[in-house]
Amino acid sequence: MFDEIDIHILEILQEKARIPNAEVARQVGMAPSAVLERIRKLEERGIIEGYEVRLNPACFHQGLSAFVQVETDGTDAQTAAALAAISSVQEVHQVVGPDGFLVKLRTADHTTLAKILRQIRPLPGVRSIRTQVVLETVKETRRVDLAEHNGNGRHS
Amino acid sequence: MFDEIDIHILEILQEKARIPNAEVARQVGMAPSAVLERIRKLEERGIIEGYEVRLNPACFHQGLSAFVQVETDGTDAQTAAALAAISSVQEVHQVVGPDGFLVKLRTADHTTLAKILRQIRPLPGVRSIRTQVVLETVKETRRVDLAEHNGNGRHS
DNA sequence: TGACAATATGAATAAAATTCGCACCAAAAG
DNA sequence: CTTTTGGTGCGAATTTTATTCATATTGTCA
Repeated sequence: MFDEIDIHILEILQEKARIPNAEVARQVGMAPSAVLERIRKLEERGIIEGYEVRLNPACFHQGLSAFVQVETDGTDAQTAAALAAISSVQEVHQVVGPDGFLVKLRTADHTTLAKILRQIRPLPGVRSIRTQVVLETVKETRRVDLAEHNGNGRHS
Repeated sequence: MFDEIDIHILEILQEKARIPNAEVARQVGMAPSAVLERIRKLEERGIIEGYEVRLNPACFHQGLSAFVQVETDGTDAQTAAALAAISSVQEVHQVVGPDGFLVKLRTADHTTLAKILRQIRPLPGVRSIRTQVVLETVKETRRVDLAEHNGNGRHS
């Protein structure tokens, strides 16, 4: 699907996605046009899904994170859609087992959190919810460990 | 901290972070140099934390997500560090209540997941763990709802 | 070996990034 | 009521990058 040069390019972009293509080319030791071509193909193949800016949540009244375990009674698709529609909801995962969904939230404070929870409880299919408020986030990344695909792959 | 133009710029970058600055300038109707200046200040102030490439996890043997509730007995800082050091671990949150940490994982398959779990259980301070395997992820975003800061702020 | 597909290169051109002097505006100071 | 000052936008000039394309190069397979 991709070779070491692709991995190298992805590692660079994973670090700083907005650096110029010419700089990437220098770092991998190839012509800019060749690197551009590779990046385009990675995008076409869906390996690169997009580029994002990482914002400081605290600057946008989003300092409080929480996880909500939502136990449902079967109406899963609708419930999921309703949960996903809430703008404070950042993630909705359907999990194996009794708790139907695991929802990740981001809000300004406890008051707003309470408001969202009052909004989730009466949703169709929701039997009960259990909330876990985050005190401190120790790690939060979305990086993929590309070293494992490189050849010098050490594992976790 | 920032005005409507900043918000507009951030909205554009949140959508497609790798588009040229000149294009951003066109969309907000300002000179490229002015937009560049604003973006730099947003970076300096820590409002913009960085730029990332979003990769397709399935392409990197990371198709399986799971959440692990880790109950600890007080040795929190060390436990957190040990959890965060595991490369499959994408997030470590210290939560309020009996379950000390909530950990988000990404692995290739059930076998690898089992391996990671066997790795977590004997960590210092870990009393018990409870794992929730993700069947399907319905929503997964990190976007900040900037509309609320814009003036036309509708809420969740 | 020869054909083919994929990919790299380097030059040429268009576009973008970056710098910087100047203008403008608003708020604080005189 | 002026003057000063800090912040910001503008546009021209320059450097750097993106993009295209014709031309090699490489590797595979029949």
